[in-house]
Order: sequence, then structure tokens, then C-alpha cells
Amino acid sequence: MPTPEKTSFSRIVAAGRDLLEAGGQQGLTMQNVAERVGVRAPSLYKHVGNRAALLAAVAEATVDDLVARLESTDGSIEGLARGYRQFAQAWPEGFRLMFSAGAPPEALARVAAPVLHASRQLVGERDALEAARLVTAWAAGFIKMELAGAFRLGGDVDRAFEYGLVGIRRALAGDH
Amino acid sequence: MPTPEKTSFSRIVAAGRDLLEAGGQQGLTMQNVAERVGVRAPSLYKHVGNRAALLAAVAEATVDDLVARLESTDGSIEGLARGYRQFAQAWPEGFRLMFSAGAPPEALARVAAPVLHASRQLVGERDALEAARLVTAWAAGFIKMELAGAFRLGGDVDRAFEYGLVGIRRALAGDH
DNA sequence: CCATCGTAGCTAATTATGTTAGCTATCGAC
DNA sequence: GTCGATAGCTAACATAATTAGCTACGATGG
Repeated sequence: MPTPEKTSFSRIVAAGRDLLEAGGQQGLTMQNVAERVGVRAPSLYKHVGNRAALLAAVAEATVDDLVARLESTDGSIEGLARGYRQFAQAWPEGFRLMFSAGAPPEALARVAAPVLHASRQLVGERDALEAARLVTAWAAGFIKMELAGAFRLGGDVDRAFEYGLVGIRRALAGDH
Repeated sequence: MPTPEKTSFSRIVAAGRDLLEAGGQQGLTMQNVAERVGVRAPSLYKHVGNRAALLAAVAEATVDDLVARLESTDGSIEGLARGYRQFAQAWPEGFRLMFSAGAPPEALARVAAPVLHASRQLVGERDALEAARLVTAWAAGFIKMELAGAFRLGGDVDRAFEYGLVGIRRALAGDH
């Protein structure tokens, strides 16, 4: 190595995640990241390519965490859905980024795997993909609406989530 | 009025919508909007406040169109969901904006109304709000994943949508 | 032990964009 | 016909991303 490295790719990504949660995508500027890791902004380009690549890396790191969170559940539809939601509440900006920014498709596939597995158990091989898409769409949609503040019309959001979960199970129950 | 107006709020919003669909949020710059309506960028501020306000106005106009589209359906869960999806495919960027940008909560409520009505018919007053949230979350989630290209793992997306629709109806059927 | 080479970081500069300040010209009201 | 309000304009500024080119340091090979 030349001049001793004052930072590294992984530190930069970590700083990016912090800033993202603290100030949204707007707060994640190259300047802010640089300041946080202790270099000047142009030096980041020795490690990162550009801001879009950094966002993608942040998204991918977030996916990794989400996958770990899902793997720590009991693998049931309910467990996965609740884990999904808890993760989104803990890392709301990262969760948003996963879908908006160019998260590598490969990464999204990793998130899908546990849901696909659970669906296969429930409805069999033939409809597993469609069932997984039903579950994932509902969970992702619910959570994003919750994060977007679209549930301001009163009612208990937790209750709505559990109600939906019961409905989703019923949707898949009488199937195969 | 002073100096004859060369543009107007509604023209600016219309230009914003065009640019949004053509080039995403990135393509919607004040410069581009100004050029399209035939003035210089700073003149836009005589009509619009700032870019965020313009995005909000574009979002609201999009909501208006969506509501009109939904009101032209038969009002069933299936009709609403398909209308929702068709609208999103016709105006993908506007659809995305509706949730991401600061769409006025009042506007989102207007979209919710037809779904709420259909849900009430199906499950009764007590659970109508929860049921509507189930339907809306699934549809919005499905469509956003479709737009995000999250369905690259093979399978027929249309079939998955119809499968989901059957499931959602079953979820609400055995309820009340 | 020294010469060399590759590279992380730096400063300076460029570009793009949003936004503000201040001027001007024109239209409607009196 | 004069006057006031204001849409649009040019010029300027702030912030951000990014590029160009330099520098210094440390690993490596003689």
C-alpha cells in the first residue's frame, strides 16, 4: 500500500448507512461521508466509484442485515413478516433504499429465498412463486405505506398488520 | 396582471409530469421545466415556491388522475386492483412519486376511499379499515415490486397478480 | 540501504443545479 | 395618462458531484 490508508471501503459504507438513517438520502452527501471517515471528498473516489455505487453498496449491506434478521426467525410466514417489519422500523431509510436505489437484483433474490421456502411448505411447489409474491408484496406494501405515513386515517396500525397476516394465511390455506 | 403571463402553474405542473415520465425525478429539473414552458428557470419561482412544492403538485395531479381511473371501474376489489395496476404501468414515475415525495396526506385519503368502500361491502363496517389496508398494501406492494424489476426470477407476472387477487378475495371472504 | 513505483490523499477547478437579489417592462385600475 | 403591482429577466451565490494533476509515503527489489 502507498500512503497509509486513512479509511476503507467498508468504513465508507458504514458511514453512509449512518448518514442515511440520520438524514435520509439527502443527508448522504460525499462531503458528509468524507468528513465522517476523516478524508476529503475527492479521496472517496479512490474507494468507491461514485455516489450511485455507494448507494448501491449501502443497499446491499442493508440487504445482508435483513437476510440475517429473517434467518433468525422461525421461518413461518408470520415470523418472516414480523421480522421484515421490525427491520424496516429499525432501519427505515435503508429499507426504502433497498427498493428505490439500484439494489443488485441478486441481493433482492436473497431476501426472497426464505419467503419462497415458507411458501413452498404451505402451497406446494407449483404455486410457491406466486404465493411468495403475494406474501412479499403485501408485507413490503404495508411497511412502505406505514413508513410513508399513509396510515394517518386512524385505526391501530399494529392491529391492521396482524389482521393482514391472518388474511394472508387464509389466502394461502385453502389453496393447493 | 402585469407583464402578460407566458406560463402558468398548471402548465408548469403538466411540464413536470411529462419530464418526470420521460426522465424520472432526475430529469425533472427546474431548468428543464422552464425550457419546456418557455421561460427562464428563476421565473418559475413566481409560480411554484420551489422544486419540492412542484414535486408535491405533480404528485397531487397524479393522484387526481388515479382517483378518476379508479372511479371508472366497477368498484369491485378486482376491478380496483387492476385499474390501480394499469395506471401504474401507464404512469410509472408518477406512481412512484405518489408515495416517495410529500404527497399531501389528504390526497392519499382520496385514493383510499374507493377501496374502503369496496372493503366495507365485503367485510362490514367493523373491519373495513383493516381490510382496505390489506388490499391496498398488497396491490401497492405488488406494483412497486413490478416497477422496481423485482420480479426477474421468472414466472408469469400477470399470473402472479391474478393469483394474488384470488388470494386477497379469499382472505376477506371467510371473515366477518 | 537505497532507488523506484504504485497509489491514497490532497488542492484546485469544472459542471450542474437550486435558489435569491434586484431590475425592467407591461397591464389593469384610477 | 399615470401609477402600482408583478412576471420575467440577468447576474450572482451556494451546494454538490466529480475530474485533473500533484505529492508524499511505504512496500519492493536490487
